[in-house]
Amino acid sequence: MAVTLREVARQAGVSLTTASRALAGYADVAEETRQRIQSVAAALGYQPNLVARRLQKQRTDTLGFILPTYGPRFSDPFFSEFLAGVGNEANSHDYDLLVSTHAPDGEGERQAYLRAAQGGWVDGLIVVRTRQHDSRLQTLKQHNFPFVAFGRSRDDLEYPYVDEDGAAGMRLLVQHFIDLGHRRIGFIAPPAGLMFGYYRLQGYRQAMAANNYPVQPEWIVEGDLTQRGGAEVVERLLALDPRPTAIIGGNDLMAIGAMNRLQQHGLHIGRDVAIGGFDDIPPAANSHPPLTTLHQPIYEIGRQTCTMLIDLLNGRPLDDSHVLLIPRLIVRESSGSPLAPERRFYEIDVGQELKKTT
Amino acid sequence: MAVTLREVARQAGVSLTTASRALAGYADVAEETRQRIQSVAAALGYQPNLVARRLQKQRTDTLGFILPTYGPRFSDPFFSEFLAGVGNEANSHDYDLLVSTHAPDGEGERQAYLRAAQGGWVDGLIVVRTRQHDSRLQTLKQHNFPFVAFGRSRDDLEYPYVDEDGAAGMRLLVQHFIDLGHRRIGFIAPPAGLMFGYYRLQGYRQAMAANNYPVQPEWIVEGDLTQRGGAEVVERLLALDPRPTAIIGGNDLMAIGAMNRLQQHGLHIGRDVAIGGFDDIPPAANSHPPLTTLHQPIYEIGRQTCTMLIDLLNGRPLDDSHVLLIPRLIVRESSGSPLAPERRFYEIDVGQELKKTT
DNA sequence: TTGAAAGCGCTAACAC
DNA sequence: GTGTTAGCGCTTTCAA
Repeated sequence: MAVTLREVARQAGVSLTTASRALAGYADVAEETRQRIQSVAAALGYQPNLVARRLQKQRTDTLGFILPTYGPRFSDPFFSEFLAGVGNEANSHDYDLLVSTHAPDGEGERQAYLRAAQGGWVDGLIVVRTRQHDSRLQTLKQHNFPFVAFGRSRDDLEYPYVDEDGAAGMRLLVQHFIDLGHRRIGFIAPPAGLMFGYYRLQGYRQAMAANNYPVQPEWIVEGDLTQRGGAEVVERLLALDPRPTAIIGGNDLMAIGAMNRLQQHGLHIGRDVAIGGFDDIPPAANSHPPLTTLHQPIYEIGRQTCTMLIDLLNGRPLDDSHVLLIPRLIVRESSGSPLAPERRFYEIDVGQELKKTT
Repeated sequence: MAVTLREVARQAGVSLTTASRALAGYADVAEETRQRIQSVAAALGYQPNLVARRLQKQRTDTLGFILPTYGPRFSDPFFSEFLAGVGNEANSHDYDLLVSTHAPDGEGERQAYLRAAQGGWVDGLIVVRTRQHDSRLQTLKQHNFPFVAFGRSRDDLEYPYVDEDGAAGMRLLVQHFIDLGHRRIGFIAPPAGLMFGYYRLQGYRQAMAANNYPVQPEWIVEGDLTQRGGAEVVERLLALDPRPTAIIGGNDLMAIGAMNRLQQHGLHIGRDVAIGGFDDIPPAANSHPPLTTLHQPIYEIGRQTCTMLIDLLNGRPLDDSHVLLIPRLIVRESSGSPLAPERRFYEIDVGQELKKTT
């Protein structure tokens, strides 16, 4: 059994209270007494029992984070980086981080959040990968439990969040391709229902509309966010006639998967087809060819989300409870060069033809 | 404030004790009483306060896991997958998972482990990425705190672990390249000090020695496990004359980084140079070309590590406290075809020449 | 079958 | 300055 405060007090010849206050750094303990208590504590290797302390203080100094795991082969660089950001920030404020895993959606997930909220086990929660209608947010809000989300929601709920401006980011990327002469731009959308995918898809549509370029429904396919998924669904875009001259992945992982698959079909990325992604995960810079994408400072987002939650828990007013970060466009080789004039002409022709058939 | 057991008891018109026992499912409560208590609890949305329970029970039903974070741009697919395995397994046994982050090495890290162990906040710890001389293991062992590690150590310590047989795996890969006719095989080693890197490097040396192929010291360079790192240090191998005809990354990330960089130099992977990795992370199958590598079931390892720890905590004897998993060789395109005979001849020539100059 | 009481290890009013 | 006392919310002997 670990050494308790009572034992320290006994050996130092003081009361429990005095020992407690000495170690907590209160001013009303004689310097000499404090010295003695501290040295006894050190000698005994005393470590306060956090559970007891937390029961007494009615706060756990622990943040909760429920990782949405999508099955065994779960490996999203996004989460490890986000987690590192949250974890390091929590650390530096002396908060612990309790991580649970749970499959997204379903009643079980809601229960998990409820338990976390009501069990008194964590002071606040971090919610990630918000959905259009997110029962987690509703539940927490309803129980008035403190949380900060990474991501917005379409429900009419007021809550603090950090989010990327996915639509604005995507508009940058689409415009970039349009400026290079592309007009038939395919889009591998994240699963419907995920909020970030919604905004990214919206940005794509907005940019196309702003240029008066119609979007054919079949240019938009949906992937499961994984590299494998990107590779699979890009086949459907490849099969189109005429096929898109540029393809945007709703996240980098899918973009990279798509790129690899297209290469296996003998296409030259950047010349035969331009590719863009979203996230700027580390592999994006090192893929072959390097991927044009939108940079999202995930680590920073993790930190900021965590900071907001800690501020919230400590009753500090938030400077801004709705943080929206604009992703930065990173142009790399996968966008290729501008389409050659003659080819561009051809594109436009085809575009008009398409329009007619619509 | 959340509803307490006392409140449930009051409303059900029973004592605190009875309420507690009814909800805990003890047999010595009248069925009728139990019904009443349960319905009151449900109506009030009672959730037991876990902190109080844990203080009383002197166990937290929480596992600890300290993530070694190496700075902001931390994103190792390994960890998210391992974490998912651990988390899901913990979940299914009703354990929580407390995740901390800490930079590896240094006294601070040791203290973090000590605090976790002594603070009574977690029942046991999972230690990952063991080092040749690992103060974490020593500290925990010394304080007799339950833990299971993913990885062995060179210190003379008896503790339960799950580990890959990195040497055996690497021997498979090296032999594969040797069988294809390669003789000058470069190796991008993981940072010295990390146990898994030690075994992988050892396997490389063993396989070369078993074939009586000398290893030039400059064939071995050290990378930082990242894709970027792999790309950077492969330059040193590329600069060698004669340069290696095959290059093995100490992990997939570095192998992929190296592969991309070599391609940027105009080399054709598989023909001009063969590449192999280790881990079989998801991107490996989808890289361009797909990467020959050693499959390591990280999710399973996470689960198994977690199971072992839980067994340990519950006093169940471990079937086997030293689990060693043999990675499976996955041959993909990056290994290329066998070297053509004439080229192979040339290789051997050069090898002998090298030997002479040694 | 139920309840009273003790106590897990700690903190914090409140007295002295 | 220091000690006494009363909990935090729960589980668990032990009596009734």
